[in-house]
Amino acid sequence: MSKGDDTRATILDHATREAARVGLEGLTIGALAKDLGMSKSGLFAHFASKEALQVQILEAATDQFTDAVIRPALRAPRGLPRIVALFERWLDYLEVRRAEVGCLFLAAAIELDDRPGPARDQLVAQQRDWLEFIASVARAAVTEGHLRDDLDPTQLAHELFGVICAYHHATRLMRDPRALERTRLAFDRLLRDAQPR
Amino acid sequence: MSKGDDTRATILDHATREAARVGLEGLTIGALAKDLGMSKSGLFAHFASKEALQVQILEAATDQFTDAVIRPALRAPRGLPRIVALFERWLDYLEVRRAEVGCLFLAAAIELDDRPGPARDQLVAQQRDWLEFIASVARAAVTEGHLRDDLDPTQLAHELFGVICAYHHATRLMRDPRALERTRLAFDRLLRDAQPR
DNA sequence: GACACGAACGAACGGTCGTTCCATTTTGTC
DNA sequence: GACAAAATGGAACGACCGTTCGTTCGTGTC
Repeated sequence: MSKGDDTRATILDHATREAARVGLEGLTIGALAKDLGMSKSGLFAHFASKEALQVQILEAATDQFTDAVIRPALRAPRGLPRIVALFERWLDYLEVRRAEVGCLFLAAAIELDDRPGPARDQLVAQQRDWLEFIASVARAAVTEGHLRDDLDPTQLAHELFGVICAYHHATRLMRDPRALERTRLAFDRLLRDAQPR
Repeated sequence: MSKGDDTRATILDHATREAARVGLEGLTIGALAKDLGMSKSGLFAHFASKEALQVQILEAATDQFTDAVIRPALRAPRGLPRIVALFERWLDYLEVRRAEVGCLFLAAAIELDDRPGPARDQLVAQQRDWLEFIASVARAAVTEGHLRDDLDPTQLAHELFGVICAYHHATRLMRDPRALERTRLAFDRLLRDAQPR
């Protein structure tokens, strides 16, 4: 890895955190450069434009999410355990960022939902992949006989997403100390309704 | 209502829409003025600062939300019907804004969750009131015998919020044509689990 | 007709934005 | 150690930011 790639990675690492805090549009090259002790132009030279920077931030965040959530979840046994693992790692992922910043993907989802362009395309692709991954894990749980065989895996993914959104809102904006507890209750109810009766 | 109050109301009406699109921070006085065919300084004169404008936008949006969702829901009979009415009006509220912009409150929730100040305070108060209103409606439904008497109304409010968040994400970012259908399924499941068995 | 008033304007302020250009320093290769 | 390439810095660009200031316009009151 050359020196350039190295600094580029350092920039993106810091930028993913900052973007989660102030948004992809709220990011400024100048502030980023100051944080990292380099010049605006020196930092900018690593990216063709701010838009390209935003896309690369989303790519870097996707890699981080994969390492922190998807890969560990895949180490859990197929079926119900893997769903639980996925949920727990997802919560961990948010928890790590809770005190400092929010979730970049949720922030970007709001920011980009009516702003067409490569950044939006990148985010939509990532979110689609993620939701489909959840659904595929649920589908496997059906095959294993852990979940109802008339379950709609996509519906479960959709609702699980809502459970996480509510958690983010409760813990980040409302500072609700019972947010985690409520989220586990919602998840339990989701799984209970999905299990064979 | 004097001329000044009239213009101020016009500005806020337009600004609430714009803020839902580009965020409270993404708003600019200049763009707002151009949209309304007036000068920057003329528009700015109605507000002490941009921060004050943001607070007043949130106040105006709260009034709109009350008129569009809370008041109509209160016209439905106590208990289960009122919960359903509340949900339907909430969906309508989002649907009206779906094609054009997103939900200002969800956008602001992400934007302000780590930016202390009067705007954040205003939003937190509004969200707390709204969640407590949902909980109180659910509590009344318990009293009426429509819902399980061991139901936690606050938990129901929390989970209903998640259902709406998932809808917003699915319809706004993902452009999922089945978003509404999935949301009704999630709501049905929420109510089913809350009813006496 | 003189006056006061709120409302809106135009110009300008200092600052920051993303971006460009070019010189300089650092790195990697023979 | 020479030399090309890559990486970074410094200065500047035009555009726009929120905000301030003094002025002008229009309206209603005495």
